Amino acid sequence: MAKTALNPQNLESVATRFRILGVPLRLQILNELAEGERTVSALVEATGSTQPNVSKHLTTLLAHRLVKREKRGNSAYYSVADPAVFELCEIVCGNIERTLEEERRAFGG
Amino acid sequence: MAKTALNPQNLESVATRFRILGVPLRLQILNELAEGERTVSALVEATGSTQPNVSKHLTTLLAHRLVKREKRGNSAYYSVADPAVFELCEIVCGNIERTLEEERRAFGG
DNA sequence: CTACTGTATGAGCACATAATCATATAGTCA
DNA sequence: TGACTATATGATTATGTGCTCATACAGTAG
Repeated sequence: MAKTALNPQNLESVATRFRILGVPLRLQILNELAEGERTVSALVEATGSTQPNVSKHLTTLLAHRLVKREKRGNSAYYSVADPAVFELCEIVCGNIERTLEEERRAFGG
Repeated sequence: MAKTALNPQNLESVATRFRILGVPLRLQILNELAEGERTVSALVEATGSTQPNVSKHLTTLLAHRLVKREKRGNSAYYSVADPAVFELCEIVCGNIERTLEEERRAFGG
């Protein structure tokens, strides 16, 4: 399963997914959406970024199906499409933790 | 746990990890290393890329502790440092699968 | 209609980086 | 020593993209 997970056809798709997640602001947006659906303006305030910037990242996330959009009234409500992204983040965090731990051991911290 | 996984200090580190994995050739290299340790030349042949290019990506992967290096004789043997990366790939693949499935449903494929 | 709010989008800039080429370094063997 | 193999690295180019600004579009209220 793991061996065939990265066949050539998937390589590009998988890499693209990772690249989408490789932008701090996008992670911040997803992290905020983890609490529930949010409007663009709410995300602008939460992240401290600009409206066009947040909107563009949301467009990217939407295009790659990482979030869903629902227009109600004058606002656009975004929410996480597949909660599996948070598993990814947790694994990466654990990964980083182990790396730091290793460094502490190596340098006798 | 998941909520605090992406605190500001971690945001950049996590994003960086994802960015490292966001390059097809690097995924290809890691996928090859999943079978066991490999020399640079072996990876060059397996991936079809050039020696300097593979070497540089290995340097990047090494700098971020995703692989380990061991010099023996004239060669450098690389291996995966943290197998957790393959969990990531599997989750992403599952993610993509679900997305495709959804599209099939949506378009009545 | 106008005025206002919320969101999306096109143009331009700035920066990061993947790929290539040439070359340097390191190890082995004669 | 010199010749050969294996790997790493510096310079350069090319491309992608995150950010900002201005502006367009959409919805609501008066």
